[in-house]
Amino acid sequence: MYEIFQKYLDEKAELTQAESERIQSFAISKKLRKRQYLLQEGDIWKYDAFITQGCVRTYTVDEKGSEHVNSFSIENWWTGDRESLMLQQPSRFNIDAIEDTELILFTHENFELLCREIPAFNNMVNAILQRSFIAAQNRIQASLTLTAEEKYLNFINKYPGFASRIPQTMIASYLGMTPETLSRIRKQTAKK
Amino acid sequence: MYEIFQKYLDEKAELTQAESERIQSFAISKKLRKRQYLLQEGDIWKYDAFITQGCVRTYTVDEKGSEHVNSFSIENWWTGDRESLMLQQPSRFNIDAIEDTELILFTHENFELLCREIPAFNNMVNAILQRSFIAAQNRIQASLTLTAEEKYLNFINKYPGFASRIPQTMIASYLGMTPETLSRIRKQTAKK
DNA sequence: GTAAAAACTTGATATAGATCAAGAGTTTGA
DNA sequence: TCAAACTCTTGATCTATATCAAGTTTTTAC
Repeated sequence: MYEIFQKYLDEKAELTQAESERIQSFAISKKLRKRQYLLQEGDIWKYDAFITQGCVRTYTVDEKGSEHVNSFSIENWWTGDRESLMLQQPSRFNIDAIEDTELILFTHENFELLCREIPAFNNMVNAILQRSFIAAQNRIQASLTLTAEEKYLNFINKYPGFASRIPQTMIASYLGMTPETLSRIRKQTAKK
Repeated sequence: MYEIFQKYLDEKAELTQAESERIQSFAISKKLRKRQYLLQEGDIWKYDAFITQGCVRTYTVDEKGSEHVNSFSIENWWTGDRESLMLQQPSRFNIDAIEDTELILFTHENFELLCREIPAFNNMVNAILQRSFIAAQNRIQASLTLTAEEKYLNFINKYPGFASRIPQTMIASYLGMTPETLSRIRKQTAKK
């Protein structure tokens, strides 16, 4: 399980043997069964979390009890609530497992220590953050400019493979539409 | 004009005199008249840009010719297209001045050099990126969960002062609604 | 293996917000 | 300083998507 993270590190950063071992020394393994929570609304998030296997979703629940999916994260991605982590305030989000999931956690103190100690690690982390920001910008742009159908086509184009492992209800929520609308769109586009 | 940026730096990072001077040595001043472009779609963005005075908007134009405002940036904020900068690809965005505007530019090579040379500067830049990412997440969340009226109230609450200096048409576009809808919302909420 | 729960589909109807249109204010620049 | 060009408002109508409802299929858990 740790090998998956090690492989990711080797691809993304040039690390010495000693640095790799230093990183591994702080890694905490965690397993989640399907539907199990990684974070619940109101808790303060304290980790940097990397997924080695499986899939989680980050979502909020509004006053009416409806869920709004903010993001999906699968193996080789990071997850967590950066706002709660950075400001040390109770999270507005829930994160739970869509499939049985395996993660590597670092407490944020340890993670920051690694960033300070290992420049290559720090650079990697910054590059990831840049890409996350760009992805968020693109999502905003899509939500402003695309129709429901275009949003769906854009999604399956950008994240092929997701559609088959994530329930449609959740994808609909992520795209900002109802499950019924997504169902109808899928029927239409299948025809073409 | 540079003093505004210097003050910003002093607040956000602990810099030695020498470091401050090093940063200043790379700064390029730029003025934009209202409606003048900082970046046009198709160009590759090559700077890190800080606004010392004024206001710019970042937007796309779709096939029908409609503009979609992605963001506003005012004095003491940064602007630019991070995707174009990072991937060195033609930008999908336009950036132009809503008011006469003054900026400090750094070519990205110089900016990266400063990040490498000055750890405190690098940390500041990362902190800004983190905050930008959190803001983007919050905007996505708002677009998924709020009604048109709630989006507007959320906007004026979060950015008081913006409403008075930015034309309503542009605010409507930023919020993902038509100017007519925003006009009606303003009329309604004024009553209450 | 099977009953209960969850996920998906389909149809009928409702609605928030878009579009179209036209008039009133406001800003801009020669 | 005044005409042209924006910007905002208001009304009438339209439409994409939501909501409600009921049936079917798939998954889950004992």
